[in-house]
Amino acid sequence: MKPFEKLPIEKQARIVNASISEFAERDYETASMNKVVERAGIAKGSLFNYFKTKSSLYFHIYHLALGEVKAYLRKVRDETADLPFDVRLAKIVDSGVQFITEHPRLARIYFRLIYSDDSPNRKKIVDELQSMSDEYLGGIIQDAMDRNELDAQLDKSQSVFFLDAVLTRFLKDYHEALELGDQDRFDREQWVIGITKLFSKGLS
Amino acid sequence: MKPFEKLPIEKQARIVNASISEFAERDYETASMNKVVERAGIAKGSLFNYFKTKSSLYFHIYHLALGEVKAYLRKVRDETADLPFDVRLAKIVDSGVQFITEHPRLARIYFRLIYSDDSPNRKKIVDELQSMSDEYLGGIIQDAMDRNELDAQLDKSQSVFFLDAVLTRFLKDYHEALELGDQDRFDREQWVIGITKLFSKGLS
DNA sequence: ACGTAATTTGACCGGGTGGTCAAATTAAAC
DNA sequence: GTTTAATTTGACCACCCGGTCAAATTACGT
Repeated sequence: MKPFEKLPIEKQARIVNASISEFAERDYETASMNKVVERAGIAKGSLFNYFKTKSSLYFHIYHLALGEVKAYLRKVRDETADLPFDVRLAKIVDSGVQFITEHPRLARIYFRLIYSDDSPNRKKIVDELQSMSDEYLGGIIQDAMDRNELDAQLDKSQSVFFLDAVLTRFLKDYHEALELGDQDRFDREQWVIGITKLFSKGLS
Repeated sequence: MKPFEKLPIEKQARIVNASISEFAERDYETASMNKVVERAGIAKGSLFNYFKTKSSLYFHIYHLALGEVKAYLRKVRDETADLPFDVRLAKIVDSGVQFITEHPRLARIYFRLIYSDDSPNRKKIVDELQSMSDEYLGGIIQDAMDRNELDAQLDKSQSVFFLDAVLTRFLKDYHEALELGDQDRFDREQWVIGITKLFSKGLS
């Protein structure tokens, strides 16, 4: 049993919480183990006893974040399995907005990972996320094609790309606005309508 | 006259080149003035004589990059002013690909600036880039609406957002593939067709 | 050729980094 | 209660950072 897991839950939580804050506020290289220790109220030696290196602590936090994201995605996919494409799309956007609202720090870590390049093992992780997204959005597009809601001749991987590009960018901007307390400029409904319309009918 | 401008062009070029490489390879916080000095083959004191601070050197480089980007964008806009929407879109993509191919390091600095948050004055710069993009893509969409190539009832700012999201994401992925020597997996023509089709007809 | 001003240099500064480890503290075993 | 094992601690290490500045070098006016 790893030393960290033997700790009382309350202490584990304090450390995880401190780490999330630190990795959310600064990028990987700039995030400081000294500051984590300070935030968590433990000694430096202890932290390095629980996690041998900075990058192993980062992975612990990253996997927590990824687990949360996956849970959200799975939930919305399963709950909407029988609904039409546009409704599913809307629910996915809603789910993303909800995740960001409830876990802004995890969202920050997630976006940082995707968009920056200083996280350790970045390429491996991004590939992993990419194939996750391919499978997830690909499945939803396939469902829609099977139901003749989308053109059966579609280039599926390209469609996934477009969907991913628009959804991710929307959520990133929403998240950024949230951090500035400016999220009111996003009329959620208006955006959901716009996004579904773009993918169903284009701009013409 | 600023000291840096008095330098022989060759020396200026060496310093600029070293700085571009350093800021392309590492993000702002991690980029090292010591390494710039080393790459450029000058003494540390000299560099700080030319640029009082790290951030002022960064701005010098950033403005160079931005100037190049703007020149490319202006060129393609003016050259395609009379062409239909889909052709313009294709040319813009081409131009972006060309820029990335010819200036991969500047492209890296540009993407880093957009997607990371440790550059000094990041918010101001991103706002500036945002309104540049709004004006640029907004103009192109407006032209297309005036010619009845796009729906006159379109929410323009939303359409700009979608266009920007897809184009930027495509170019970012292309750039990343280029750095891995993997750009052959992008069939440029296939992507240009896919993108224009998405925006003209959607996925159905 | 000389004196002065401008430029260049790199040792040096305070501060922060990830990581270590002997010593102190706490928990467990008997 | 005593001994042993596990955990916690923070001073300490080597290294790197952005930035400074007195001294050395170069350039220039006369």
